[in-house]
Amino acid sequence: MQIADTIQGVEVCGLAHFSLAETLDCGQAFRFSFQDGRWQGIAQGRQARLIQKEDGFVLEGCSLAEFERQWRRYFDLDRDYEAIRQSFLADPALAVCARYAPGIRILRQDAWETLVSFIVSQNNHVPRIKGIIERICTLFGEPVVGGYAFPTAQKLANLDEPALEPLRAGWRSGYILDAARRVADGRLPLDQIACLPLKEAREALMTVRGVGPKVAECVLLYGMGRMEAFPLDVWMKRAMALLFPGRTPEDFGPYAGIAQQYIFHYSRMQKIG
DNA sequence: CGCCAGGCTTCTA
DNA sequence: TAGAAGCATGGC
Repeated sequence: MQIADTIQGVEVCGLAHFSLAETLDCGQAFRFSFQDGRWQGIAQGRQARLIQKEDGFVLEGCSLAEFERQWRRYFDLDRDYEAIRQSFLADPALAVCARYAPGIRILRQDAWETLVSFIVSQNNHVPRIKGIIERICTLFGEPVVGGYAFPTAQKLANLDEPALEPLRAGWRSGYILDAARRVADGRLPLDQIACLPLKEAREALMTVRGVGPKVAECVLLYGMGRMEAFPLDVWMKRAMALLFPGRTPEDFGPYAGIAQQYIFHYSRMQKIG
């Protein structure tokens, strides 16, 4: 991987496979969109404008310092995805999925934002999930260049259900408030939970109302960098039954979560089941 | 215009 | 302890 500080911004190249489209639109993040030839979105209070290149991407208008401070970790650039992907090719069924969208990466998103996002995701369509999350930001987040940051837990913890009514989030509003209050008052220390053994971390997250096994697993994988986490939603359950009968998440090893993302994306695009 | 959505809680046997 | 209903809302 090479990193260059250019007039345009920071250019990252030399990546074996890296796809903004596959990474930003594979169901792990909800605040990025593609318009005018570039991906843009806001993460950790900063706007990113990204252009796909042959073997990497450009972060437009980004300084090297900001890249190092934030985006290098966000895009998980120091992990050797190609080596991990190659190891998946030994399994014929997994190879099909890993070859389908080889440019997928797991983003290392903010744990709090991920928690709320996947609470919102339950029994919901992606377009509506995106809409609710955007309303959370525009109504309660701080304005930043290019839009609004995701609001802090403290900010939401001071609200009540009537105040959340404009979100049109349905019964999930109560769940969001419970999560916010637990994070704000220290009952749910996300940065500490991120370091716990997987089982204990799951149990801690599931103390939040509306957080079950699936949402907890998504927070661990997308918001806590726990690559061994393996979310099982309806698509994954169908795919597992069909493509990997008898296999358990543990069978996929320490990077099971990355395998999961290949399988999930493949099964959604192919509409398995 | 119904159907159903990257589920979870609650209720029932 | 397993299985199903109910849940608020709105894309499609």
